[in-house]
Amino acid sequence: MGRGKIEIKRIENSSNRQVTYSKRKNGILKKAKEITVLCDAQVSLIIFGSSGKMHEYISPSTTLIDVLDRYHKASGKRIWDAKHENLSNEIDRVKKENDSMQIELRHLKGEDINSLNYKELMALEDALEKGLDGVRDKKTEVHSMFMRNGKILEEENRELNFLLQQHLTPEGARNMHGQWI
Amino acid sequence: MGRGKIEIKRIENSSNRQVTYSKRKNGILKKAKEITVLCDAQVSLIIFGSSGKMHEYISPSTTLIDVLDRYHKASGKRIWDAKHENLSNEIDRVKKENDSMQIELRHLKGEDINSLNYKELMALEDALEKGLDGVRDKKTEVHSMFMRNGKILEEENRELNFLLQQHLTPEGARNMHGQWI
DNA sequence: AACTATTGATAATT
DNA sequence: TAATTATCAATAGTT
Repeated sequence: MGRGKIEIKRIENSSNRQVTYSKRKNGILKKAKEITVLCDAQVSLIIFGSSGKMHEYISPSTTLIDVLDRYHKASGKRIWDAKHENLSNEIDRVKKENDSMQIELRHLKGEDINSLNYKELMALEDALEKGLDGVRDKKTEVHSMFMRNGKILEEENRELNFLLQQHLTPEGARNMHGQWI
Repeated sequence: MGRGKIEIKRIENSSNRQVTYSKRKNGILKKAKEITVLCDAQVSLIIFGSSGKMHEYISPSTTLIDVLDRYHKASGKRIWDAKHENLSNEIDRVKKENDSMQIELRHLKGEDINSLNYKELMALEDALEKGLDGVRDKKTEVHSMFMRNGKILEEENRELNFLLQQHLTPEGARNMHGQWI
């Protein structure tokens, strides 16, 4: 339905894709509303475009929660339990990640290193030396940048002083006096 | 789009309504699949006809739970109960903690330090020096402990040699010969 | 359920 | 980006 037939495959041109998304999204939302009215249907429609923006339609005679409850009853798929399990798993995963980072951090700060063997201590020392080298290099860089800026400021200062001296010749001084005080 | 224009209002004839429902339901499902493929969209579509039969389409790149999570985040509307929300909040909290540790770790390794100012670099240097001192102390400690153990072993060795020498007196040697060979 | 006349949706164009 | 329009797709009424 358009100026030409199209294959149903991902539209590679991102701007065309966005335009088509917008048109078809409106089309589906309209269809959802129509079937709701025409046929007494209850529809829950949630769409995320690749931009991440969400669009939704829920038939006015119901709610999303109600649809999900009915979904549960009709499909047997447990949404709430599954959600709970997912969350628990993710918490476990993230907390483990957290713990190991915590330990690594403490080690790098020289804490809790009693349990480390000589080889591990050497590796840690290497890592710290490398980090220290990097930080000292950057520090030097920042410092010299600062000094350079300082030099530039000094030069500007000298120049301004020079200009000021010029203005402070007797006639210049009188002129400025009249303007500024 | 049919033999005649229709008003969008409830179809009173129940059998016509059922037929139209079936046709349009297929149409919407098709459209949902198409926008998913064409536009990289993620769609969750659940339809209940007046007979109560359910039909659904979830884009294969996602899950209903994922869509509902994103729905929750995008709309702010509560879907999950308070218990789930607590878990979600904890995940967010732990993830944030994770991120900041990640950053700290990278900094200690001398990575991503371009954005730091001189004062921060000095603090980082201090922390690294402190850590390095700790690690080196511990390394020395472990090393000397190893040496001490070595000494102890040496002493034990000497003692064993001494005992062995005793056994290697002629009578002892003969005795051992009989026992060990 | 299959068929088609017709409307509706939309791809390409402006 | 939004409007237009030629064309294709969906479907209402029919068989």
